[in-house]
Amino acid sequence: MLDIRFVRENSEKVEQNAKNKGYNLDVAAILRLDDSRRTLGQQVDELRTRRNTISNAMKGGKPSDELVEEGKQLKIKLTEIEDALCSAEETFIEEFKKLPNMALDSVPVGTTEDENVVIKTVGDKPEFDFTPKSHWELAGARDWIDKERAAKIAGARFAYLKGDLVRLEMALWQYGMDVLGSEVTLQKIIDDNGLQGISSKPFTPIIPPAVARTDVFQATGRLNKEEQTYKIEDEDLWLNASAEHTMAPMYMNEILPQAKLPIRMVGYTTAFRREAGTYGKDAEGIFRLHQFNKLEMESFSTPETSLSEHLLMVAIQEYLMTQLGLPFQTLEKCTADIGRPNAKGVDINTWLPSQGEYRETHTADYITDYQARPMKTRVRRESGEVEYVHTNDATVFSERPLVAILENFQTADGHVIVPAALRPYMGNRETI
RNA sequence: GGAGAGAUGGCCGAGUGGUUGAAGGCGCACGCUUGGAAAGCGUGUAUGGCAGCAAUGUUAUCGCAGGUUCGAAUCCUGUUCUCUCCGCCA
Repeated sequence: MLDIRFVRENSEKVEQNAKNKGYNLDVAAILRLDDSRRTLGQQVDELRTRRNTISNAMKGGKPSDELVEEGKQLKIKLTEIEDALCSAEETFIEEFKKLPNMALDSVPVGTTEDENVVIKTVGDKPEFDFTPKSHWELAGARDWIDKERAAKIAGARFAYLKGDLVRLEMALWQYGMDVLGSEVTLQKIIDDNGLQGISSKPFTPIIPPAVARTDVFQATGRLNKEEQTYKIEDEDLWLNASAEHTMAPMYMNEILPQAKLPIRMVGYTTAFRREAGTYGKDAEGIFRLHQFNKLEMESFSTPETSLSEHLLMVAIQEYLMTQLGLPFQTLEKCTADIGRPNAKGVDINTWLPSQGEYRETHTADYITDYQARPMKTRVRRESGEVEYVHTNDATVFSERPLVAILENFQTADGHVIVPAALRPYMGNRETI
């Protein structure tokens, strides 16, 4: 959610920003809803003041008939206006929540993801002296992926991962946790990326719940019943589609002391996505499944450090991919692609030989206070003032980098060279 | 899953219908006292909305939602969570 006061004072900017993100919203209409709810609120306050006055006047016992009678009349009127206020509030919030977060001025304006801007290209695309296989051909030959039997059990877009592919995946989690848990490595990443001054506090490993209640999920702004989120029948619970969804609301309704910030977490969870509307797309292999595992960064910070926090997350992603030796591009996402809660967003796309293009493997979200406001996660500054924290999240690894490793590091005989960074977690094997 | 008990401010804890946003204590902040400290004393110490430049005023909040009442932290209903016992179980 935006700050209503900001919207009142910047209605044109807000409307233009929404337009840039692809939303057609009538901000003036939303402000009229705001006005009517405020007017009703003031009326309710006045009636309640009178009610309290009457109530206090009768405190000593022996209630007078006249006052009781006035109280009765007051109650009828109050109920009526309170009901009106309640529905005005509901209508307002529903519309108000549609307003997307303000994009930073530096975010390129665009209407589709094709207008995302490549800001960095790292690593060389592999050259093969044989015909490279797609990851599903390769994995099929090695019996690493079984989607046929998974379909029998759970339907399309599920998979059994098997054998060394599972080992490789586990290595990825271990490696990611080790990097994010090392203050020395973080300091090096900070120094190498000109982020000096930012904290080198390590990320705390987290295994969060994989489900969240409706109201919690809504507060994070991530509940998307139409396309993405699975509901658990007979329960007020939804399956998370990322560890972020259950880490972000961790400090809901809390005021954190400034000294605790930044709070950095690296969460591991299985993610579930309905992927409605993507039928036919990426149907082969494990690039797009209903269920996959993921390691995710999340941080809570003060407003003045949150942008550095975001840049650190991107730098960490680039470090990890560079260490693995995968060719990738870093993209500054345009207004159409960053999403409603974001003020800025970065994707990392990794080269997939089978597709002949860079495909999204990572994303990093800079959300400012847009998520913290509905979650009521605040910070008490050293000065004593209370304000909303800023939240950031970013992918460490999903299963997609496995796809990239398989395709980029395959050998002519159908094996895969294990990236040196992962070998310590693979019994020092050089190939699988 | 069954039975019982409970949920009050940063913490402990009083409060079963009427100046209770909430006693008392702890903690914290400032001041006094002191050579300095401790102790002692005094003052202050929640969050959101609305109005206001501000001081401030007003309103809401005693797990959450609804109800009864002129008036609810207090009564009723539902719900969530915690604890104890039983059952089951990785």
